[in-house]
Amino acid sequence: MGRKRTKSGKIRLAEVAELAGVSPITASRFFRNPEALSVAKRTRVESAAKELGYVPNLAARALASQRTEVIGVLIPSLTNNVFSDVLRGIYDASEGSRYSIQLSNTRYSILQEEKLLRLFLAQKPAGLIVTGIDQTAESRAMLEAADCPIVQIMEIGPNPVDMMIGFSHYDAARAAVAHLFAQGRRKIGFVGARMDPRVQRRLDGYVSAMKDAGLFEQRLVVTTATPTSVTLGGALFTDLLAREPDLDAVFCANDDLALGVLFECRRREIGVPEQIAIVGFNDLEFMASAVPTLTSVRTNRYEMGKTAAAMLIEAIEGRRPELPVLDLGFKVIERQSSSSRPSDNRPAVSGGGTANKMVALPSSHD
Amino acid sequence: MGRKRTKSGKIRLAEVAELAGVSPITASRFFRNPEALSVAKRTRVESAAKELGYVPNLAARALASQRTEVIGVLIPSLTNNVFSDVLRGIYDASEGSRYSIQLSNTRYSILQEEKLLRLFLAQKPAGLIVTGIDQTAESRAMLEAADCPIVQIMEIGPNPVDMMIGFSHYDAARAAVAHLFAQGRRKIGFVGARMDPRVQRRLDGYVSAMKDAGLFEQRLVVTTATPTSVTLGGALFTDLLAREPDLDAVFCANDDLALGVLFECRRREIGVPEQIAIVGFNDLEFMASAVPTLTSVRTNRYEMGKTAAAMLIEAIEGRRPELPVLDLGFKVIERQSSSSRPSDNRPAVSGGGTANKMVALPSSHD
DNA sequence: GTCGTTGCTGGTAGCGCTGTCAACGATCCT
DNA sequence: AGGATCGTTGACAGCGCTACCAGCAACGAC
Repeated sequence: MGRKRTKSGKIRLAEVAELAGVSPITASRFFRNPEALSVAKRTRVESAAKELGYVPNLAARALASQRTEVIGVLIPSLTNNVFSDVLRGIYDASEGSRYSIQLSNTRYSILQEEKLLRLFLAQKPAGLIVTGIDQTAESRAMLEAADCPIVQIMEIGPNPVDMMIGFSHYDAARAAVAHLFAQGRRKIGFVGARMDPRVQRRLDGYVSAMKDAGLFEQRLVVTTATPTSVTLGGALFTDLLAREPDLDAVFCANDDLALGVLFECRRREIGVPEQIAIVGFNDLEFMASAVPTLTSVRTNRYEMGKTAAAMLIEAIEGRRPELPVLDLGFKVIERQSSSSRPSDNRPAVSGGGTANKMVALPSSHD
Repeated sequence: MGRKRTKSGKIRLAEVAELAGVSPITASRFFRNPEALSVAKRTRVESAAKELGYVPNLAARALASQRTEVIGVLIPSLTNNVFSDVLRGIYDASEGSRYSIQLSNTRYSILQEEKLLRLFLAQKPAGLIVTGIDQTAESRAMLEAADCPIVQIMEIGPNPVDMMIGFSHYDAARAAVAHLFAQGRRKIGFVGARMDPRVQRRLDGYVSAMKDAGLFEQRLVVTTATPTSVTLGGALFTDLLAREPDLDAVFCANDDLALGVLFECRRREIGVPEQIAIVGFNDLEFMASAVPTLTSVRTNRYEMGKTAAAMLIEAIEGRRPELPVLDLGFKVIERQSSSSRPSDNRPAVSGGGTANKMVALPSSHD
């Protein structure tokens, strides 16, 4: 435990500097801004660091520089497949950068989000990624006062706190319903679970499209606050069918529900799409291999996460993006479950259905 | 920018101490070990901290105390549902504790794992959770030299580095095959993807069970290094069927593959379970609502993550668990897809199938 | 040739907190 | 009653790094 000069075998910046024959501060600069060093010293420090196996002490760095290299990420759920894709994108983009990801789960509670936000902000993160646009007033104020870049993900809307990347759930839902109209469906039910703000906006989109066509009826909508699941999809569909036996299509707020509806149809020997068409949301992998293959609205989740983190890192380093709001769009992927030609076997994804479209919308949907 | 004594409005421990009328070190102790303070000072510091809205500076704390309050978690995949359940458990257990989770993705590469481990260890984490028991020799050495508690999760095996929590994939696979034997199946195929060490051990279990029954044939095994997916399940099953048209059952290394096999059967109009029985692995939520419902091997993923983190935190705080190795077991959940009585509609989970069992095994499976 | 400019380097002084150890009063024991 | 013990408190000295600013050489402009 001889701790006077050499310390307990630990390699500090001072050791690297000594070996390289420079001052500690110069060695420090090598890691912070190598361009500022002369080439000679740069290589000397570099090889000294490598030789000693130097690893910087992040705590000391954070303390001295008064900022951390942590990107805080607030998402509402770890279970939801949708977020695991987004997260993967975020982690991929952060890899190789100096920033590390600090993840927290709001459990779909904006109060919990506010609490976590306060916690995060106190640690002076380098940047923040938050989900959605529905924060408490308090959260909103904290975000606006934060002196770090912030990206809101998952959806776009007016008044971004800083940057924003996502798509319009409202428009996506309208497009899904329009697709069903194009297939000649009229009595289109809506099945939704959890009813977080984004699902709510999908419902809003559905309602508006139905109203536009003069086909909206309240009893066509079945929702619950319960977390989503395949089983729940079957249960909600059962309810829906009891209310409206003449149903000819179901728009599901996500793919798990859609799969549940498909299984329930099979259980009841209801023909899909002959009797009932099914459209899901997110286009998870299994949708393309279900029997029949399931139509869904594709969203670019991985790309969203990756781009969000990349934008954030750029902004942290002072290179703000030209466009603070990015609309990643969506695409209705028409498959057998909603085809008007039931026996149609053409490739699902690239099928040129009339409703296939990739839109790039303005930030708000009015 | 007046930074001489009061600093830029920041609340430091010194401010709290001053307001409370104690020395900074006493205030510090309040957060570290409140029991050591007299009740009077404790309440004084507490109210002072609350009044000022004091938030400790973690960087300073880490620097001064030479340790962090970070739990490092190394998992091989963020996409896999299995890990999202485990992660949820880990995050749930860490919530409310002083520890924060630092997650890294090894992408199923033990070299990447080694690299990340080195990175983590350099930051002196409070504890570490690593996936599986197959580390490089170098990683193993680092783990053993680490001066923090470590939990290996997902499976159990001999020679734990420190603590270990999981179950025997080998035994679980044997149980699944035994269940199929009990249903009168003989030509049982194996379908596996990714073939990480745990899937490999499931294969080993399958092979040994088949050999024990004198039924093993190499052509019954179809595997690929490709990441798993529902679609892949269908494709691998197609291969399997081409090699062995008389197949009467398929044991899938995971549930996604099983779902793919189910869809493929439907596509080919193969009766499940009349012609072919299907058994999956993990018992994801959708297995119970598929048509027919799908038999699977239930694993306690959420509990595994939660217990792992809880054990780790206990160990960090000096309370080592009585048993360093915890076997969470598994359970074959018999459902319609593997029933010998195809039209059987009894509840899937609690069905008293002969192969239903919850085992608690010794740490290794020899 | 002198002056200012630029580019690079180093010294000083903390960042906010906690480990160590000494000091203090109160309680306990003989 | 005196000393030992315990529980509680505070002073001091950094933890390893970087912000700030000064210094110095090399260079170009006049």
